[in-house]
Amino acid sequence: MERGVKKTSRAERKARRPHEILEAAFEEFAAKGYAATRVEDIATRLRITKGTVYLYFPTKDVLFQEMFRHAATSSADLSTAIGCLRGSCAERIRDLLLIAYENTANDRKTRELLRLSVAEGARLPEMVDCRHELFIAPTLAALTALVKEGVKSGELRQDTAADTPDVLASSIFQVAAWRLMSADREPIDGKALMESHIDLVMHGLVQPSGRMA
Amino acid sequence: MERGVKKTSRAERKARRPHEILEAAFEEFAAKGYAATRVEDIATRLRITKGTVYLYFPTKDVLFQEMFRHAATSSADLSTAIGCLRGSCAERIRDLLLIAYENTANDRKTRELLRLSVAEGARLPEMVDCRHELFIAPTLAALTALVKEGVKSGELRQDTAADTPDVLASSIFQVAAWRLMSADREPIDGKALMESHIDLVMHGLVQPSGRMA
Amino acid sequence: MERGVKKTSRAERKARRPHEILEAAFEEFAAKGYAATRVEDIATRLRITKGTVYLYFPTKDVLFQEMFRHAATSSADLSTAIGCLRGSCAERIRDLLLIAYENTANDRKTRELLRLSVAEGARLPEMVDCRHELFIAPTLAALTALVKEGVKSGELRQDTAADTPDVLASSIFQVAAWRLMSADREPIDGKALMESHIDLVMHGLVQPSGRMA
Amino acid sequence: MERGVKKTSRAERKARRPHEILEAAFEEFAAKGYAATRVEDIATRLRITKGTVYLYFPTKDVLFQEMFRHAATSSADLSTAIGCLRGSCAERIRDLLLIAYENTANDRKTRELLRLSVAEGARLPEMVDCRHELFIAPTLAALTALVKEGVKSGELRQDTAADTPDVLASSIFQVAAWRLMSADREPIDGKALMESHIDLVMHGLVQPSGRMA
DNA sequence: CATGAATGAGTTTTCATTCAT
DNA sequence: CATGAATGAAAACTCATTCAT
Repeated sequence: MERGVKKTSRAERKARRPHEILEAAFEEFAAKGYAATRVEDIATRLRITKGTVYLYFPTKDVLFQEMFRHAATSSADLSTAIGCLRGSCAERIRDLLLIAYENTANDRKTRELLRLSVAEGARLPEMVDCRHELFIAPTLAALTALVKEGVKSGELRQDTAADTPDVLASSIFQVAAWRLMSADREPIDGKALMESHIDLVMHGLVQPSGRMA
Repeated sequence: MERGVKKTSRAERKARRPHEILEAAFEEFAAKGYAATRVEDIATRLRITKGTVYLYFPTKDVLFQEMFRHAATSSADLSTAIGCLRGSCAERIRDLLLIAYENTANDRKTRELLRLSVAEGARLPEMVDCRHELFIAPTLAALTALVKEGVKSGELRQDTAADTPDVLASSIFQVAAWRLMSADREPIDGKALMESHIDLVMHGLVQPSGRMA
Repeated sequence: MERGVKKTSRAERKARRPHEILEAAFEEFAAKGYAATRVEDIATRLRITKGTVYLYFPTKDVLFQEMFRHAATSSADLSTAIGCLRGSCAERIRDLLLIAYENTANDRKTRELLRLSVAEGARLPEMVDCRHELFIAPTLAALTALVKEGVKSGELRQDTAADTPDVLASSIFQVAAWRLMSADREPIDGKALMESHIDLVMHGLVQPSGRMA
Repeated sequence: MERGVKKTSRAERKARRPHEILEAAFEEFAAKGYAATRVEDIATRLRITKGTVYLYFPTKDVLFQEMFRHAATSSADLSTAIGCLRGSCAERIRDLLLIAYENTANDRKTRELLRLSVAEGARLPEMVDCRHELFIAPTLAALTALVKEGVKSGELRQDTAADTPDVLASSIFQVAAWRLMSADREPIDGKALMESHIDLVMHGLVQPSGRMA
């Protein structure tokens, strides 16, 4: 009962509660969706009771929205990673796509946010916007900048694709969608698929000799 | 009682009911998800009462599953289209991708089935398998065959991408995901994006001269 | 299609309908009770539809009551049997009790009416009165007359029992109650029990020698 | 907030709730039968709401079964009474039958359990078995033992009735059945009828002198 | 007459939310 | 702070009854 014994004092516990609840809410909402999740399920996961959840969040709806925001911001460390890219444009694009892949399709948390965005998107547009601002927009901006730079320097082709560089990221969605639907029943090698995709968009499928002729 | 007045006789009405209900169920379930949709909403959409819905489907759950199967099969006419492809391998791949795009990302019905697969997929694996068999599998099979043929004839590069031809279809998912999330608030030109993607994967982003050196 | 071929003409069928429905209603109500029986169950038993039942009976409630009355009157042929009794008073009492047993505890129909009287009796007092008039009252009247006659002639003891001759019939209820509850899972030899009971009430359990002393 | 005002604290209330609900359920189910009783009726009787009932019992069906078990066990104090019998065999049999009468036919609770057993017996065989074990079996066992003892000591006749001593208890069922059906509209003097019955089975209806000849 | 599609009032059950302890 | 008993509004599902054919 001395102070040193309890690693988590009451005060600490209290301070952590909202965070814990948001984490538990994430798990439950992601697994069952908004409507099918009961506030009590979330509480039970933390071995507390419904009432306690309502001490920190006024309604289920607010809890859901804060959970989403919390989950989204807590895993959004793309920008720092983007700043560290080095090498040729092609190399940096490649690395950027791999980073985006790791953060979007390969990270369970971000992937489940995508699921929620798709499932409840019509109900809560802010959710989608939130995801967009934090994940999509920075990645696209970086991609656009990189392609532009590469075209300017002559490293990359000046082509229709240069205008919509987001297509470069398409396979990320493919892997994410696959994982969300198959629920790990048929796992795919996402990284290998990403590498294939990058190789493909970099060098094309058609024989270059054909183009030379 | 004159002939012209009542176009729909009792028998006709009855014959159409299951179909009507499945259509209405599709709209409601797609818009709000399984749990948040009330059977009464589906009924009201048809100006009938809950009871009538239960005359044709024993439970909400069965209604959902039959709705999914119905919606999936009613829009699956890919295989016939696939059989009509003509031209070089590259051309046929291009056309195939555009067809798949039209059927998956651009068709509201199929797109909403994707949403349901993502949203309720964990709950109902058969749904996902159903979608896979009807949409994904045939497309991938056709793509694989085309790439193999192209590589053999020398038209296409023998490369890593040839082993996982499904990456060719990745942008379809991207467009679909985008549309599902933005709910038409920020429409994108899917066809243009598809064209860009096809152009990209066909000819590559990197300057061919660079590869020659 | 000739007249002779159809054994049951349409008219005959029609005339029999109410009777058939009442019989079917008896089976269903007896098996499940009033509230748990659906009008459709009754119709299905006759391979007709609900609507047809309502053609003959305005409500479920009326159907129930008429079913009860019909079932009760159709099996009430006690009085004729009572008139045929012959022999000494003791013999006639014995035979009367055996007849009453056959008609009340051993006859499925009458037994089920007892079940309904007990189950729904509070709801429908007329039912009970109906049963009483048709079964109980005549039997008791006959019993009373027989006991009175026997006492007068000196064949039977003048005792308290002579005042409430209905106790003579008590084991009928016992067998009936047993059968209603055990639902044939533990059949009992009702006739043997009745014989025992009759023997008992006739000659007593206590050693007569004890009384002589 | 003074002590005297709130006799029932929250904890007390909660501890009593299951018991209260079972009692209320007994009243409602006994009065209207399983199917015709609404969970809300049970709640209203306690001035609480449906929801509260479901806090303690998961379904109406479970509530019914637990109610039955509760009511059956709460009124089963036969065995102690049976142990206190004194006097000659005939006296003890007499007293035993009167006790059984008090507990079965004359006790409203037990009588209503008989009604439920008859009414819903086909649906729930365990109910009947439960009643049998708690009421019928011990009484019959005691009766059998007493008759056997009496026959051995010569106090009682060795006769057919000695083999099926349950007929001794038959009038209990008669009184119970009568009360269940007449619903107190035509009250009978159960005790007098029991006394008559006991007298009858003890000494017989037929003149003993007749037997001596 | 007979049908069975349709209705709508009712019943069981669930769950977000409140609040006394 | 935390609890969990209680509520009440809602949702799934049922069924007696009606009525157009």
